[in-house]
Amino acid sequence: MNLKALSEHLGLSQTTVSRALNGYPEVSLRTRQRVTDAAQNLGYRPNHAARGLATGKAGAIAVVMRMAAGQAADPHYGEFLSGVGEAALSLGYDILLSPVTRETEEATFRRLAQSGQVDGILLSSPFVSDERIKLLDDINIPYMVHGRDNERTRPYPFLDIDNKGAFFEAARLLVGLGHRKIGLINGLANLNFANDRALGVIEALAENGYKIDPALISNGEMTDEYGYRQTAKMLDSDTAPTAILCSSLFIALGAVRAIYDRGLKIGSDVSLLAHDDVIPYLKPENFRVPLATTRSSIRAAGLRAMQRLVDGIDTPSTEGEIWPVDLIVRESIGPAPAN
Amino acid sequence: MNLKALSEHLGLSQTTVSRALNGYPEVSLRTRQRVTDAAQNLGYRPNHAARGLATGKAGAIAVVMRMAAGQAADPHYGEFLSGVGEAALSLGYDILLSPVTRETEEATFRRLAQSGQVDGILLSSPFVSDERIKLLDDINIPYMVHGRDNERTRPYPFLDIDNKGAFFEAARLLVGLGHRKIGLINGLANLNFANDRALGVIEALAENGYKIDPALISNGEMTDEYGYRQTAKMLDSDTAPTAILCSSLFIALGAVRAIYDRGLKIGSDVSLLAHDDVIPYLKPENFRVPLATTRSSIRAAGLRAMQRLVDGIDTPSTEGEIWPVDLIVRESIGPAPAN
DNA sequence: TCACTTTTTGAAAGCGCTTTAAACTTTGCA
DNA sequence: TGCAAAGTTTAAAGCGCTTTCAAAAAGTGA
Repeated sequence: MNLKALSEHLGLSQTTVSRALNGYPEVSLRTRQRVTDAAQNLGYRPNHAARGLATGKAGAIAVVMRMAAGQAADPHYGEFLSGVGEAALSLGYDILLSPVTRETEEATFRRLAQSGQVDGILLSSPFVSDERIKLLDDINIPYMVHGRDNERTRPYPFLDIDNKGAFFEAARLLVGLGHRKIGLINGLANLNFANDRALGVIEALAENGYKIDPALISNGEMTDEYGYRQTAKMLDSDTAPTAILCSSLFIALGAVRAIYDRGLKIGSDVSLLAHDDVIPYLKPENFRVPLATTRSSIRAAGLRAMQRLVDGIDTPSTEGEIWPVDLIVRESIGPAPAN
Repeated sequence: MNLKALSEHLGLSQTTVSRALNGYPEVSLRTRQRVTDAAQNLGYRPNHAARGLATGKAGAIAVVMRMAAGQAADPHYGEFLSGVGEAALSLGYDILLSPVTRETEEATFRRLAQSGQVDGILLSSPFVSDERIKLLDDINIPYMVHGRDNERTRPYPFLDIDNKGAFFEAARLLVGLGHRKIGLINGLANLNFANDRALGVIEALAENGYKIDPALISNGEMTDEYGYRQTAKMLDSDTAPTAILCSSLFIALGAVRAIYDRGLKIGSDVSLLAHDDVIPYLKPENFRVPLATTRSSIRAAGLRAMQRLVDGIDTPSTEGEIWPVDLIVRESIGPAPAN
């Protein structure tokens, strides 16, 4: 059942039928009704490719998914996608999930843009000095970055949370509680958000004339296992921290274990604070000792990023939007233990 | 840069250029070389919609993502997607992630199928008596189910793990260790896999002449919080179980807390066993008391499901494929405590 | 060299939709 | 009643590709 068949069935031209279906004003009410009824009854659905060819619009946006061999799927990514999906649903857009490796990424971007398969590209969690943003500018397709790239000087559209501010506030709070040796178990070093968080911590210490011990900063994939290992290593070292900041609840999960393993108490022997992306299946308030967090919903960010991207298809923007982050104090932090 | 421009640039017909690019044999080697070089240099990429219109193929498959308002994104879903993505990458297919609500789902299926936007649909985690499988048959599009629907009698293509067998073996092991009161903290009751797992447990008990206490089976979304609540409830009841089976590591996370909260020891006071979908960021061997599991990689399943779906586009299959599940014994299980 | 086969290239139709430009109807008002 | 304006409908072109059918070029054997 295509447009031609439908219009013949109705004794109308394809033009009129098309216009009736697409809500153009120059169709009489009676005709429109007749057309929509028939379309409904006969189960007519416009061919996507044909429409795309005629309009030049795809009705879809691409979300890039990096698939390094052996690398874990980021647990936060699903939650982000879910926000993107919610926005897509209400906007009537589809999501083209493009799996890429580092090798195929550039070619994929170009293909997506120039083949007209999507109307825009959503890039998430950029690196420091991310060449992909430049690429997106070059290939001239609407895009939106979830996260940002501090090294970049030219304006570009992004949505990020205030990672630096969040970790600055968190570290400042700990310093205020007397902590001097503060550990940071962070995400991968080449990711901009991880960088920002480290800067926040460093700055909070510097503000009070302290310096962070480089041995107390670590970077890696944000898993439970990594959190355990790093915490164990830090606690067993000569310069064991009295407070630890984690970039993810999954890291905190491992950190908690390592702390208990050593017979230490969370909130008194060791203070613990983690960033919470608001993942519904893992809540900081449900930790044995409720976990203090910096909190910002990654799902909400995905939703908003998608919205802005779609809005920007017709009227491009190069605005950066930065969300403040809540600091939520719970029992997992307390005054630094006396020496 | 389109085909016409490229062919004019080369002084060849569109036909020849198209054929050269698509690897048809009737093009001389010299011409082909010339064409591919020019395409490369000029950055030509075929228009996706036009190709789709001409060939009737979309080069993409749809993965449906249910977005119930307020419902959590399933933590295992990301891992599944990642497997699908890996397969898609190597097969040269794109993934159309279609967010749907229960209300929009049927219409979306029909639209995807009849608009030719995708060549196939991947359905995951079906319900018991899932009307969507019937729908997929009706609208006549290649599809593949990850999971299965026991109520369905007509053959259909699916890939599932042996949930019933896995939980049967797990429960049988516990019974063998003297456990009589076995709890099951399961996924949502309308999901087929959850149903299968319950059947496995019931059967293992029945085999030895025991019956499961209905109060010791619970269904819900597989989160940490749910695991905690249900475990707490069970342990605090008159008929506290001596062993608990969890349908997910996230549930187990909560279960562990509830057990510790009560001053009980895992592996002696309470045995604990969970299903592990092999999520890289949360490993059962890293639990404080290493967790016994039934294990099957959901990522591998996604990969295989995608492969079979794509294979089935040209040569449809209605075969069900069932993967055995490993039972991995670790310290979290032990003999039932003496009364 | 010629007749014939094989290899290589091209013209044109067609995929199913949107949209421009033009034609046809109806309405409003003098 | 006539005529401009507004409202409604249509024919046909075009989006950029693939593919059928036909023609041209190149090769082959006598």
